[in-house]
Amino acid sequence: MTAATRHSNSNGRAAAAPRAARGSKAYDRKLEAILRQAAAVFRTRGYHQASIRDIARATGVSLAGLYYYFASKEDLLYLIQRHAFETILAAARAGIEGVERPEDRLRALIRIHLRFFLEHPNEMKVLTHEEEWLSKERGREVRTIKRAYYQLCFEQVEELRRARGLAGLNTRLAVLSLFGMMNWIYTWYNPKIDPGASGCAGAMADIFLDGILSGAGRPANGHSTRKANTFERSGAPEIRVQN
Amino acid sequence: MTAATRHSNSNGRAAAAPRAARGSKAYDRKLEAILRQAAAVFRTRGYHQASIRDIARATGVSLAGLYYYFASKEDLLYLIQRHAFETILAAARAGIEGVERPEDRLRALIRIHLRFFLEHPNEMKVLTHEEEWLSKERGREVRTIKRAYYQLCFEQVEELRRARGLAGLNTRLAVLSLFGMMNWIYTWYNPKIDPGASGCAGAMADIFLDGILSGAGRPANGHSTRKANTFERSGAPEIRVQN
DNA sequence: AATGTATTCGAACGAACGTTCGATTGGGGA
DNA sequence: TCCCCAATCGAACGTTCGTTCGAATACATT
Repeated sequence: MTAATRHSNSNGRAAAAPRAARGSKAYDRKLEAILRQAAAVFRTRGYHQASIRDIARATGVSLAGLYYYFASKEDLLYLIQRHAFETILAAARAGIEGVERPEDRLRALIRIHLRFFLEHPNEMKVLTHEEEWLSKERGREVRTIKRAYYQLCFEQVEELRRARGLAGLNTRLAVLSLFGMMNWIYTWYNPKIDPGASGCAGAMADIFLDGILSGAGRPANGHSTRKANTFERSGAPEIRVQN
Repeated sequence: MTAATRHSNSNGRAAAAPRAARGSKAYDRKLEAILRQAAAVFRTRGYHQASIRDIARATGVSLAGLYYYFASKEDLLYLIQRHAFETILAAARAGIEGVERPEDRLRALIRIHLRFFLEHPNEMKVLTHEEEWLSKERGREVRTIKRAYYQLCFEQVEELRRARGLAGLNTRLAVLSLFGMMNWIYTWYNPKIDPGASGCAGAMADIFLDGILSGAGRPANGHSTRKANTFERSGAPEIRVQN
């Protein structure tokens, strides 16, 4: 048992729950500011490498003072992730409301996702890069929101698949590929040379939608045999490490 | 200056370069085994969270004994990354040699990439997830190999773009989207329910190739206006954090 | 058997970490 | 003005970290 995980339930604080629900407006505003700054620190230094002292420096709050706003470093990560996921999920749901065609709903989801990514790069990097460090219960809670978000996207693609009779489409694989396209953007996006969020969203939506829609009549194994594939060797050798 | 970065050039070791080039076959074999095990530890615990003591436990080598094979923790990360990148770059170059059509070369690159990913998940997660922790010079060296790998892929897409007259295609964005699709796989791949490397590669290649090839005659801003986009609002408001 | 070099290790060092504790401040209601 | 409680902080604790050092062992060549 490390010093970090040791819990003293006999401390003098009233109602010994870690991080009591303190209600004031000023409290909420300051907590949000701390979450924002902490996300920036986590983004550049990484969750584990970043120290609470770094966050104290970034926020101007003293080391001990921070613990008035969150119970532990892990709690801080949890608050950032939950906050960001809830926000983007709500934005996504609002964004497809009243949009008729599944194709347009998908385009909307892509645009919202990328816009959120480029407007909140700190939170999104933390979301995609520091998934695995929450405790069992906290991890489950965050994953539940994430799953709902994934599901929202999945439904649109599945609807499209049914409507267009795309028998050979693996919807799960397609959706996860789409998320890959979008989420990877934090590794390369450069505002000086790349289009804005709408431009990127349009380009990715074109690739993805044309990619899955032109596959009608493709065999169910999910990969093209329409063209002679002169490269294909049936039993390609394992890629050897070294040399 | 931390204990970790302190360098004693007055130690008793001959030829005080950190990690001298020790030549024996047994040395090389053991170093490779250490790199393999260390990649596994880094994958599950993360580079910063993983301790040299974890790696000592995983390899069976004592804590101090490990430093006979690498000069520092960062050196260890560097060796893993360089080794993995050089291997996959060589495999990619070999894999497209003699393949005529750029489309087939791209399919080959995708298949090789995914196969390497699924056969060496530890190394690939370290490669994609722990990019930023190398020193300036080491980071530059690894990025040089990565750049060559990216360039190899870029050239195929660019060639395809020229051959098919895809005026509206943003090659950089397309290639980086493709890498996103492929590299994201480590976050979701489940061998129990997902197709093997060839199946995934075929599906992704279909999405990507059909996606960019069906864009012929599209306007140069890179996103579709062929269909009435009933969703598009020109000045959509910023996504607000919280409610 | 003797020698020299390659390899391995136990033990320790100093720094940095997350967290806690007791004390102090500050501002709004009595 | 006094009081209460929310908010804040300096200082410290115990642990873990990366790294080093000197000694011990293994091994190939004489």
